[in-house]
Amino acid sequence: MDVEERIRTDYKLPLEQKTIIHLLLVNNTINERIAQALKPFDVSAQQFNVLRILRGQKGKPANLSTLNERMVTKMSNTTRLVDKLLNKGYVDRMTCPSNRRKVEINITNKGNAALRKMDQVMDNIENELLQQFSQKELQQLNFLLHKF
Amino acid sequence: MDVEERIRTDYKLPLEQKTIIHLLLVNNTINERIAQALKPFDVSAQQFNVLRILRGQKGKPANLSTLNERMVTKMSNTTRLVDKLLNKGYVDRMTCPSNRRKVEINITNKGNAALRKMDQVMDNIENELLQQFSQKELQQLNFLLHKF
DNA sequence: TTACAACAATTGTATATACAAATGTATATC
DNA sequence: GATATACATTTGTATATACAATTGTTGTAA
Repeated sequence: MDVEERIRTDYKLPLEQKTIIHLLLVNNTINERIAQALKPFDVSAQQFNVLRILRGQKGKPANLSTLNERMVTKMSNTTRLVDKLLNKGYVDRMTCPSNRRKVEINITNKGNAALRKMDQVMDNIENELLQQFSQKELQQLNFLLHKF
Repeated sequence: MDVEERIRTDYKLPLEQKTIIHLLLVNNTINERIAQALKPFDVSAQQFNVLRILRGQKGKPANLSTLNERMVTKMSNTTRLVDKLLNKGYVDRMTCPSNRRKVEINITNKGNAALRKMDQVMDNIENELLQQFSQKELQQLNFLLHKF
């Protein structure tokens, strides 16, 4: 049963409930597509997210709490997530010299190269997911999402 | 960092990317609120979802593949999810007499009673999440989500 | 009627996630 | 300078989820 059909099934629901369910379903679609597309790279959506954050740092290292703060789903397993990126050679990690409680995490050249390939795939997914939307509709959607 | 601030941080991103990230962030907010609100009832969002589907059956039993099909996140652990509802006495389960491969799952009176209490809490959350939206905006949002 | 494919659910396993407790480091107070 | 508090990360544990393999049942074709 696809999203549209399921929503139609529930047409009697109050608009509020329908909206929330609709959002959850759409999100699920997006997550599945992203996970599927990243599978060949052997990274999870969260790991991809971390790589993007690190790239955004432009060489400035990020510590764990920064990553945690900026990730989509907050959690306390950032350590283990970074472990996995480390195993793949996509990031490096060292304790911060000025404050040895902190760690400094950087994306490696290998990480950047892999990320560029992922970017292409992600671009395709975005276009695919959003192909039904005009530019004006995208702006509307952003405006509405902004109200949450 | 709240949603708004994070989106603002990324203002340079193309609208497409921003929209996807925005959706993921909003969804995360919703999921967290729901999980938090259901915690006193000791059910996960998925379990709540299943209870609602069963109620919607109006006495007609649902089998596992029906549940699986209608759940927000598709998965193969529906068996174990139903196990948990069974332990709580919220559903009962019997093998289908006409086709012994199938199981028939029903919501119990206890399940219905618990669900009614959860409904109230969920109504509050929905109102809280959507308080910034006019009725017209809700319709717009639904229309746009429908395009996915 | 037997053999085989399709179906429905369950189980096994690896990974992911949430939450709490523990570790190690820095800062403040006496 | 010893003690307590706060900070940043790591570790432990229970639960959740994804995916594949297995079990048991039914339908079908030789």
